[in-house]
Parts: sequence; structure tokens; C-alpha cells
Amino acid sequence: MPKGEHLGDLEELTLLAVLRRGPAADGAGVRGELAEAAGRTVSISTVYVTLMRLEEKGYTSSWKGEPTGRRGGKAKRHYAVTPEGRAALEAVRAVRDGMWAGVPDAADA
Amino acid sequence: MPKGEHLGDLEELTLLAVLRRGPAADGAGVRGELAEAAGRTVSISTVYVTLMRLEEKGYTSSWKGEPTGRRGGKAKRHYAVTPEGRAALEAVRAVRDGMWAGVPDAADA
DNA sequence: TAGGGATTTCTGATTTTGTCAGAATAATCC
DNA sequence: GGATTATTCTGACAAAATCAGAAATCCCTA
Repeated sequence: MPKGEHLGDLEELTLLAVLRRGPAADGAGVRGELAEAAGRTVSISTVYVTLMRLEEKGYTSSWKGEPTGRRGGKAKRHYAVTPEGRAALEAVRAVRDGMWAGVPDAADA
Repeated sequence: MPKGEHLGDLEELTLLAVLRRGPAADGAGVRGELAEAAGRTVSISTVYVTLMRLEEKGYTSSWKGEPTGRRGGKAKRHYAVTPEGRAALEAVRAVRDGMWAGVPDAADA
């Protein structure tokens, strides 16, 4: 599997989670989206690692946000899906749709 | 990632490929289907390893076929998707569809 | 009926992805 | 300043993806 040639299943869901969260997704938000919308419960570390790998592939971008002003803590980092990321996502969807189109109904067993 | 809890992306495509090929899919057929229908070119070894893993998870079953009668060579092994396999496939599809449903149109950038 | 060639499947060994516990960083509040 | 809290990052390992070459097994011919 040459680096960056295709999307792992968690990478795909993570990309979708970022898209759903909109242009100011942060780590915790992505994690919540994965849990609620995808039923995929992962640790926050997993989310960050995945986001970093996606950025290396050019599928997400990120920038450090301003401190929130209340309650302390490191400033949040925000994430967005790049056009390349969106294209990759749509590509895999198209492939799967095409595959399903050729699957016979459950009438064989 | 506890063993067998979810489907890798190639595992998913492989399951779809077996379904498309019908009840007597064999290794080479699955490989061809992956290449033609999914644009995923992998070695034949990769196909077998994936099929074995899927069988361990209970998502496929396989049986040794009768020798073809011509051309020599080891008897082919045939593969089919189990009901559990089909259910897992439909489950991941439903999750992704749900995720996409909440994705805004490409109007942010 | 033994050897050779053909065809298919299986076994290392390696890279990439998925995973998380705990470490590091940095902001706010006394 | 130092404690507290919130967030991100590192180190280590498990699982999935990958393939080159080994193994198995069938057919043919002499």
C-alpha cells in the first residue's frame, strides 16, 4: 500500500466527520461526530493521529485557533477538508455505488 | 481495533466483489472484479489473504471445487458471502449514507 | 507411472492504518 | 508564580494491506 494512494476506512469517516462539522471542526468535535453519526467510538488520540495522516496526504488542512478566553487549556486547532480530500471522498463513494449496482438481491444464500 | 470488529476498506470491496461474481467466485475472479469494477489493482496474494481474514471473521465461506478437468493446476476454491457478511456490508453502507446526508454542498472552501 | 509443466493457493516478511495511554503544551485563575 | 484545566502530540503496539516467492495439486506425455 504505497503511502497516500488510498483512504483507510477510518480516514474516510474522519473526512466525512470534518465536513459535517463545518469549517471550524476541532479534535473533540470530530470525535463526537464519529461517535454520534458513525457509531465509531475512538479515543481522542486516534482522532488526532488520523487527522495528521490525512493532512500529510493533502486531504485536510489545519490552523491553530485563538484561545477561547475562558477555562484555560491549549488553544484549539481547527480542521477543514481540502478540495483533494473531498474529491477522494467522492471517488470512493462512486466506486462503492458502482459495485453495489452490480450486486444481486439477497436471493441466493 | 479488536479483531473482527469492523471492516477494512479492502475487505469491504472484496465482499462486494464476491457478491457480484455470484455463488462460485474464485480467487482470480475476485481479483478481476476488484480491478474492473473497483479500479483496485492488487496482487493475487492480497486477494487470498483478504479472503482468509474475512472467513475468520465469519463474513465469507469457502469450499474446494472439483478439478476442472482440463489444463492442470490445483483445484479452485470457491467463495461466498455469508448472511453475516452481507449484513456487515449493508451496515457500513448505511453508516456512510447517513454521514453523507449531513454533509453540506461544496459551497464553503 | 514418473517426470514435467501448468495453475492455483498459501506462507513469510514488510508497509500502512488503526489504536490508545500517557506525556507535553499552553491558557486561565488564584 | 504555581496549580488547575483543556487541548494536542508522542511512543508503542495491533490489525489490515501488500506482494514475492514457496507450496500444493492437477494434467499430459512418454
